[in-house]
Amino acid sequence: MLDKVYKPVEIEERIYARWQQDEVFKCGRPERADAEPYTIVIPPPNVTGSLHMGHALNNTLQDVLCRFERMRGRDVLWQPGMDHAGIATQLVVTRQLADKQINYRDLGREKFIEEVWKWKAHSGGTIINQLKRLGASCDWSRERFTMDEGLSKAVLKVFVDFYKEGLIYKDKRLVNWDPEFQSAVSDLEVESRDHTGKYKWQLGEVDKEGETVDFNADALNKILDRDPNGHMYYLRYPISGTTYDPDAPATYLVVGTTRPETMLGDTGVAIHPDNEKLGSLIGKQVALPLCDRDIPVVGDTYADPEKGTGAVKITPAHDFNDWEVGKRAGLDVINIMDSKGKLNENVPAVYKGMDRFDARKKIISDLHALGLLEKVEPHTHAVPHAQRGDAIIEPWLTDQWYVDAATLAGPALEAVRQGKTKFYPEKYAADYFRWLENIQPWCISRQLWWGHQIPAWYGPDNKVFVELDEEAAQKTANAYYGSEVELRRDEDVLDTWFSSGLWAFSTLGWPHETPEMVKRYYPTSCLVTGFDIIFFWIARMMMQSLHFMDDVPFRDVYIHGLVRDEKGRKMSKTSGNVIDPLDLIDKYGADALRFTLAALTTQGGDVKLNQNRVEGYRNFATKLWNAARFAEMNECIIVEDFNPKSARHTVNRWIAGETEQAVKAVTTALELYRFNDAAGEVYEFVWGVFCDWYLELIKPILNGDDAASIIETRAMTAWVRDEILKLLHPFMPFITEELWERVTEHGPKRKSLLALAPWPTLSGLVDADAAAEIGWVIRLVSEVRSVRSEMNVPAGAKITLELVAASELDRARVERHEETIERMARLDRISFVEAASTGAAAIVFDETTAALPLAGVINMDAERMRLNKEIEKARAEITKIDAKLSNPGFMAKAPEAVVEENRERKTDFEGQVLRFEAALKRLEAAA
RNA sequence: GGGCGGUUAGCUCAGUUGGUAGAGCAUCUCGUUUACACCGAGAGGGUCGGCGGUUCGAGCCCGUCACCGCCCACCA
Repeated sequence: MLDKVYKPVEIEERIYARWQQDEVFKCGRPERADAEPYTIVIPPPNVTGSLHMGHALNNTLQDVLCRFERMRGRDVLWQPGMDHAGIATQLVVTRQLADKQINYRDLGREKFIEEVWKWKAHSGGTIINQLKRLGASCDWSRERFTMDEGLSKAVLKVFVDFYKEGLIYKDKRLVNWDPEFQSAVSDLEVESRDHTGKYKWQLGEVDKEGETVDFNADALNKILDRDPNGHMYYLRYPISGTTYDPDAPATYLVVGTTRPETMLGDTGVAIHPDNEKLGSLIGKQVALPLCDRDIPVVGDTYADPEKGTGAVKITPAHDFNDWEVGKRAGLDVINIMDSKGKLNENVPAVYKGMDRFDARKKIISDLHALGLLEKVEPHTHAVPHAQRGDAIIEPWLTDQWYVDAATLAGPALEAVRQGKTKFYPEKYAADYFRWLENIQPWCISRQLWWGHQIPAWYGPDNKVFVELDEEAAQKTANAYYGSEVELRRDEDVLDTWFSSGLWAFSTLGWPHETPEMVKRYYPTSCLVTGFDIIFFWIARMMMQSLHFMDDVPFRDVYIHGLVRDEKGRKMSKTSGNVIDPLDLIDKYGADALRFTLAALTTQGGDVKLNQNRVEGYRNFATKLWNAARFAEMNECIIVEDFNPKSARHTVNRWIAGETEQAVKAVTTALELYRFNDAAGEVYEFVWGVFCDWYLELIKPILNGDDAASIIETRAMTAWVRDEILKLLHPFMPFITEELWERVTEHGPKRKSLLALAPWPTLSGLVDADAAAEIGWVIRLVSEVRSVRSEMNVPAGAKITLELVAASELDRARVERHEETIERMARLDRISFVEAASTGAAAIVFDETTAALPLAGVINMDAERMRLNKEIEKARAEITKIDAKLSNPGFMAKAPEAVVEENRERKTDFEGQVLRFEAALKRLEAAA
């Protein structure tokens, strides 16, 4: 006998162990050798990670799909694994070492990497266990890691092949440099943040007393200490060959900058060729203050005459736009910083070694001392920050490896345009297009230790040899130089996304092992992920996969939203609004959490997680549990080969049809990735149809003495319950599996695992007559209940229902369901009358008129008000319909079906009004 | 600056080709009916952001405005 309440914690662990033991999640099960494969690769979580709500959502949706397709008979491979997450992981381990007073750089590369592996072995599996608690049905026997030997081989091969095809190259250009990590990062890893300053000062500004307001270096320093950004500084560059005179504007040129320290690297000033005011300066030279050199004034359309002063200082080595201008104008490039963001030897000695922001202060103050600082103004502008680590990014000139992304983007764009890969929701394809159409070379080298080291070796003259391994490189190099030479390996590692971009096929064993795996499970069926990694991951997978596999990595891409808190805020540690999915699992069970996430997942929408929603679905699980308990108590045992079509009792024919409709609705919704619809359909069917009506409707049958009906109803109840368990399994795998097994205990032997049971496919069960009849019974019961409640009839009071001038049909219906109606509406009997008793409360619906004689109970005034309200409501509807039907335009242009529908509704409401009015008249007569 | 999305019941949100506005939670009333109080029955609650247009008919289509959110670009 089932307990009254479902207790998830006691059951989930045991059920999961069973699934694993029985290898339910394994792909390529022998009995499915001929089945169509269905593949999903998990978006590999970082090894550093622990399960957060985003993972819970992401993996719930994948699991729903995988379980659904597995039940539909597909050979499902849900490929799990983890990502080595270069920067994130290196950071974690570096910090751990720092806690032990160890500087990772002192440790050396090899030792450090050993430490990372140790750490990975120790705690890297945390998230995997957490995914299991969620119920994820991954094929864990195939778990992969991006740094595994096999996957690493794939990475090397891709790099080498790309290189040999000219799609990877080394280049010296500006990159986004993170001075804290001392590594390059890609454009995508840079996040702009607005900074707004407060300081304002102007040279020569005079106060009321007519004295010059002093430059307040202290105030400026204070502000700069808090936030070195957010100001625009206007600097005067004296024109060469003149003597600077603060009062003679012809002797200087004013440039504005938010980064004064870069002026030490200026190699020119740009002015728009058509600039009327300043154009004459083009071709002249200005004396760069603080530095002993002259720089040219060049004409370039980049300098917008309307912006700033119209003249732009050009620092090609420290600004992406300036880099381009410098290239066009042939300006020198002076790199003034080292990898830590400190000024290097290319600046005057007094600044050398200073941090970039300290230098900014000193330069401002020095320029002021020379009278060359014209003004400082607060200026809101975006400052690039490293997404990880928060450092302010410095555009810096270095040698890095690049992927020719523009070339690879072509096929990736084409594949989506041709529908070979489809986005759900479709709108995300637009983001994908926009980004790929404007794609820049992808900087893939990182100056880190943790990751795939670039397979490039340098000869004595720095000639590069790219090969799969050192041996091959050595061989090539020896041949090239004609003698044995010493090679030096490139120290850099690859961007993490370079390896995750191969995930869809590297996990299958490409290129070396098991080509049959690749052939069978590639392309994958669907990728489920968040919009935040469309560029990072989806686009790169498309580019890399198409190039090497000659086919798209996935047919469908399902993009889900972000999980936010109930107020719509992003969950973050700093806001303290993070909800730990494991806490929710502990409290409500994995099934409740999963169902909540699925039910809240609308196409394109974020998921605002409200705890009481989870509680509600926990209650739903209990409801299901108790429905099964009811079935158990009533000996509703599975009858083998039970055919729902054979049902004779109306209630049973009705529920069979309802079941078919629910099955179809859920199936369709899942096929369209409409998770909320699927969850909503099954919820409504289980609670609103099966529990609220069917189980109540059959109680009199089960307690009656018609043996044939009892047998049929028990079998039907067991059958519907099982269909429900199947429908619900993708969403709530634990409770459904548990019930399935418990139910089997009492029934005939059958395949014990619901996880492998066939998904229902039903047809031909919808019986219009049964639906009409039970619909009528439900309406009758509902109407009686409603009137009882409104008339304040005590729940315990059994009253009589009078059916007024009942039709043959209604009489027959009452006869068939009398006991049920009486029970559900709490009636002592139902009588057929020609006219309602005096002082009875009227019930009117469809063609039926009924009455509840409530003499003595009924409040005449209340009943009068109720009837008048009903009449008013019906009349309002009639007025609305009349307006339509009397509108010539409507009559002429609306489809006949719509017109007819309105006519019918009007007749219906008119009948209601007449009957309510009659009831009102009787009431008045009785008074 | 460019683009995308949102604005529907107190709250969180559905609403699939234009044709009777929905759910969950919350609220109120009633209930110890033998599956379930993590329950049952009933009820109240919306000028679908504003304005204009198309249409016989608009929550839905078009234009416009307001507010909110996100993405991209932007360091003179």
